[in-house]
Amino acid sequence: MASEKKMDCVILGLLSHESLTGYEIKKRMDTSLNYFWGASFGSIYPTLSSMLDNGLVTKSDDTDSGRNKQIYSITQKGREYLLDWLKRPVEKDIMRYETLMKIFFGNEGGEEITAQHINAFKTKIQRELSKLFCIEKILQDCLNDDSTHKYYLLTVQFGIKTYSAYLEWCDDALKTLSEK
Amino acid sequence: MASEKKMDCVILGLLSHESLTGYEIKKRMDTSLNYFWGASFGSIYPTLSSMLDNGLVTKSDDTDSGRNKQIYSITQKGREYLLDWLKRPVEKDIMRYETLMKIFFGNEGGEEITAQHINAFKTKIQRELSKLFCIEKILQDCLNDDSTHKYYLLTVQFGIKTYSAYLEWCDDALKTLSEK
DNA sequence: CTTACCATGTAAGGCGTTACATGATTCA
DNA sequence: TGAATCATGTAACGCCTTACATGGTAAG
Repeated sequence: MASEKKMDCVILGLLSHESLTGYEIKKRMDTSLNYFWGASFGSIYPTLSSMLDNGLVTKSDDTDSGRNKQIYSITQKGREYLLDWLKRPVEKDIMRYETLMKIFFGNEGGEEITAQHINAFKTKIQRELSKLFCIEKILQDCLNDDSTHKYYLLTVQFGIKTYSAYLEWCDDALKTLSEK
Repeated sequence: MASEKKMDCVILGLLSHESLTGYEIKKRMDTSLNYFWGASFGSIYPTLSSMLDNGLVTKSDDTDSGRNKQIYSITQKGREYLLDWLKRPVEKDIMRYETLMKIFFGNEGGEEITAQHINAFKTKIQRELSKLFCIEKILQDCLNDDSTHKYYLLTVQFGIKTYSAYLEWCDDALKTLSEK
């Protein structure tokens, strides 16, 4: 019943659209996927190796660039594996917000500390939100260039909706906090 | 730089309000904290043991109940440890939404599969949201009984705000999906 | 010429889950 | 009397991060 490792699936998902190096996969994780998924090199490279062994991807050396790049591409088997995962229902969505934990236990620290955490959260979210608005604009402009863009846009809009809600909550919460 | 384990802090936070058994701690995690944190028995009991060794909690046997309960209480040292953590800035808030990943890669599976995931998500969130509304009502009614309740209410309202935003997104997303 | 970025990988170890093991009590 | 819940714990193992280790290239 081994809680299936999702790393394979994220990587295959990225490769389903274009061939990439491990380094590029990491970059995608840190940008496009960053607010709902993440991964380190220490998990990306070993996963790529094992997927190569299992025939889910192929590897080709890129010597052109002068750099020693390993470019990975998805195979037919990999595409089937990905589709199979896509069809299955979601196992779990996880949220681990340390911020909320600090607020939940805020009574121990008091109002001021709690307000500081809310303000720090607000600042962080505002920054993220403006990034998302930029991405939304870019995606909307090239929506018809590629059928994947519609799906990317959906997740960006999810981020915009939720981050906007977070900001509303921050203001309400600061008000509630200061009330007697 | 050991990415500080938060399990201690959650447990200490719960114990800062009332003495509890490991089993009761698990229940709190599954109800009050469940939408922004989680833990299994396999992590709760060992953490309690190590905190006992470190003098952050004390243990007392409850023989009254007929059951063999181990009731844990926070110590002064534990309270200081908790406060110290509360004062420090948040390290990271993590979101790992498999649902969003399936949607991000939705182009590979197609519209119908994606719509199914959105609908399943919507149903789950609706259920969670109505639970949160109940809790909100209860907390509002006994807001002045205990100073901790204000903080609990803040997190519940966070949940309500974000889940409501999720639902709005679901409807928008289903519309966007079906559009050409 | 040196800083930032590109690029790949390994090793150790932390954290936490799942599954296993056990048994008492409550309630229908 | 059997199912659900209360109650505690361990063992194995999976997953992923951090830190380490190495070296090339682009740009200022």
